[in-house]
Amino acid sequence: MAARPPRTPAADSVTPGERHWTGDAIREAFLSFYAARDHVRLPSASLVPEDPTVLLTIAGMLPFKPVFLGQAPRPAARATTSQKCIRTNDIENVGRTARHHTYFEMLGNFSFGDYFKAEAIRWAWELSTEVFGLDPRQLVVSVFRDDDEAANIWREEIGVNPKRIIRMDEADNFWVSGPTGPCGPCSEIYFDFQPERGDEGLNLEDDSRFIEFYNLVFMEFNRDAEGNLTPLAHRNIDTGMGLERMAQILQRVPSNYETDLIFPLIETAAALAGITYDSADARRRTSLKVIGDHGRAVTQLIADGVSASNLGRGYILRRLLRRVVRHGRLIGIEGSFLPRLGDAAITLMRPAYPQLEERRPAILAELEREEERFLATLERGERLLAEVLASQPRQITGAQAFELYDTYGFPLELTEEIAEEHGLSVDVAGFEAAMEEQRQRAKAAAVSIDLTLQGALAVVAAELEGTVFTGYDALEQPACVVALVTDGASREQAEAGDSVGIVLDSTPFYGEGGGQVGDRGVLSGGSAETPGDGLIVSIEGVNRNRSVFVHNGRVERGVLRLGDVVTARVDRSCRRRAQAHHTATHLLQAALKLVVDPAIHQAGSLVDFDRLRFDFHCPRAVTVEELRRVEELINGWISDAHALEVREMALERAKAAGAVAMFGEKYTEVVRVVDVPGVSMELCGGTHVANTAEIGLFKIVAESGVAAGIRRVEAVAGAAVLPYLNEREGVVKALAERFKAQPAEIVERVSSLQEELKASQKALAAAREELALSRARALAATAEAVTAAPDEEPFRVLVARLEGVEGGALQTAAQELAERLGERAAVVLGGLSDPGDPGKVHLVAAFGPAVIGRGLKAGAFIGAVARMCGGGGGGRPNVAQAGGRNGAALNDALEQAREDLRRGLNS
RNA sequence: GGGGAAUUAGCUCAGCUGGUAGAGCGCUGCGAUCGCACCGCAGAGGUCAGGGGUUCGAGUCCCCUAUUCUCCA
Repeated sequence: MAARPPRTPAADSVTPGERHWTGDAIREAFLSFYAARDHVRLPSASLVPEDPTVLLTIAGMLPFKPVFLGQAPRPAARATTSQKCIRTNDIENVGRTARHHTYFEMLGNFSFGDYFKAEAIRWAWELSTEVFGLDPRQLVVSVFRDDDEAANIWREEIGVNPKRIIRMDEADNFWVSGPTGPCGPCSEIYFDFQPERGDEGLNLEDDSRFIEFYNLVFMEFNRDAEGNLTPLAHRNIDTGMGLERMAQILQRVPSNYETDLIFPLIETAAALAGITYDSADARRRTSLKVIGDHGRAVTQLIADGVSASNLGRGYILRRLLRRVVRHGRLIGIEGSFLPRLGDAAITLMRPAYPQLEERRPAILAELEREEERFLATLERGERLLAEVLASQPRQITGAQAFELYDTYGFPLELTEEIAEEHGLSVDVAGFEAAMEEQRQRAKAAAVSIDLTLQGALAVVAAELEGTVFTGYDALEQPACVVALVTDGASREQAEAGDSVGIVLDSTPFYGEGGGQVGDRGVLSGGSAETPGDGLIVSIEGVNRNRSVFVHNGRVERGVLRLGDVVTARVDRSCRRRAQAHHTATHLLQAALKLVVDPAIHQAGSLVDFDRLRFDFHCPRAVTVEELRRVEELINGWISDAHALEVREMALERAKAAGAVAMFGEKYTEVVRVVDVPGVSMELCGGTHVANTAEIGLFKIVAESGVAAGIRRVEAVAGAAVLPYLNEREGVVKALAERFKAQPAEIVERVSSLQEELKASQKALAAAREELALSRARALAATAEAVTAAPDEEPFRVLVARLEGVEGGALQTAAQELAERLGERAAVVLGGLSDPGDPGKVHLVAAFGPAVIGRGLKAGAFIGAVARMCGGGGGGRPNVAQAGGRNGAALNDALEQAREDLRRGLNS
């Protein structure tokens, strides 16, 4: 990018020939600095965290949180990472300040019970001053108020000027992971853009002068529920250096946005809008910055397998995408541009994140799809707003603006903009009030669930060693009972009839995971050599709690005690069926990639005993023809009898070999690779057949959509195919019998029956109406003349029964009669719609204009008649319908109606 | 997790406070034209998402379910 003048007079400290630091170079320098100090260099974890209670990776240490909390083994004594992070809590500030981002990278070095304050401080200083070449006179450090130890190290060992060591309170320099748990003081390093202002009264909050770029957390205490601090047995170091901030400092630009980590995206967006960043006004600059920031965020989110949706992280992605589109419009970009922005983002970040390149087609497709969707939303909103404006209101109310926003996703700013074009204002205060109300509602509903609740099993599991799993090779083996849980509490023994959770030291039972269900089987007393007391425990399923396998079972006979040695035996037939489905799932993924789209990847999977379910990212439905080809391909592979090769290898090697990994899944360094040579290679911990021939047959049962952009294929394989076919055959047989047809003829028979039915229904309706009309015409002659005065033209009153006519036809008849009889006609028809059922009375009245002029209204009139038949009704003054339940009263009611008409018309 | 909205002809949508389901585009046929586009006339096409309820009567009101959209967390 072009060199930009620094905002501050720091330029005088630049020495000629000084190294130019690109963002990539800064990252590399950090990681290799710590790698040279025995840190294991780990790749950035996914933005989608393993912890299901956390929406996104919001900090560099998040992937290590379970390690710090003692819930997971440490990956190494020391580690260093560059972690991608997403934060959206103060999204409104993005682009308005120099440093707020939704997407950023956190460089970090970590010590898990290894080195502590002295090394952390020394290395941080060395890295900052010697590697990055920052002038010590331009650095300021902060320490926690009570942390004399850290202050001493800075002063004595490093030699920092005491005036440039600032003590801070808990709010700024004491780190906690939650109300309880590990915590400790921090120490931060700040860069001073204006060292010439001296050392007196330094205010680190002044971010026009200072920027914090390195935070060192010294985790040394555990805080209990009462707030007491006790020293930790293993003290940890957790640090974070904001990559964008360091780039801002080293590249001497006024904000993070002008570093080479983001600026190329801003330039891309500006070019698309036909403007330049330098000449843009403040509002457009802000929009450009938002696009630059969000462009990185959305690209990385999609690459990590997030797809836009209306909940959870999918919703965060959607919101970011829509903000990009909106700001694009604000700076004058017309038409679709997200794919081009995404393309630039991939190219920009590709050097550090090669997987972006692999996912390029999927990322661009998602961007395009989502942009299109948002444009449709905007169009709909504009239409609705136009309707509101058409009523020429004095202003747009808060409720109206909120409805547009809340229900139809139409942004407030756009409502304001369009209203302004019509010379109207929007009640923003009312809008905010409605929004606040909605927030309160959501909050009130949220407290009802308690995320901190942990079951007894989780507590037990946390204290145990991991279970050794032997089930890849063995289906039966002796094992020792190391824990028992019934009714949520740890027990010494369980008796016949008890439902119990059992942990064994080792087990052949597969624990539910990776989509595959847990094994079923039996634990029996004793071993082959020493038969027990007839103990039998049936196992219905096995869950995994971290690496501890919990067998859920029921004691059928005997007594199960802690410490017992039992024989654990997996149900072979169930296991075989699960294995067939699991291998078939791998074949399915491979086949879908070949037939439908190479970009297809898994979004979820279920491997059960009687079926398999595979969810995958795919923007459209898979066609029937494609499904047929997928089936053929898979059955071909099955009959080719491929022998599976399962081996363990280093993650990097597996990836290099082309093994399919799940996005967002975190893998250990050594992974298990399931290889169907030439067909499919996946990282997988599940159990599989030894040879594809064992699967026997594969049959797709259903294809459907689960969510926008996600499709689901359900299938059966192996032994599970037979029951499926039998069930289907049963249906066909029953149909064949009922239709007295050969199975192959059923479809034709049904459709011809349908046509016949439709035709005869139509004919019947037409005939009925025709009949009703002709009977009605015959009735016309029976109309009675009612005269009010001798010299006046008489009214024509017709009251009659007309049976077997549906409401609609009856009304047609009455209207036609009324028309024939002229504008002085009053027609009332009534009858049973079904002559055999006195419970369904239909009544119709049709009055000519002159009758209405006499104050008689068909609606009210027919209502009164219907009430005599136990019903009610109404309609318009000229024509009305009614009904009742009491057919026996119909004649009297009609007679009454005739009387009423006479009286009403001759007065 | 909690709100709001939508679902009507192949497509885009009307359908006001319950009273025989409509429009535009598309489709088919006929007319007009040397032929096409345009145009004129006629026609086909709907268990109003599914289920339950209220009512004499429900596309319309109420409840449940499904799908989609959307906001909040």
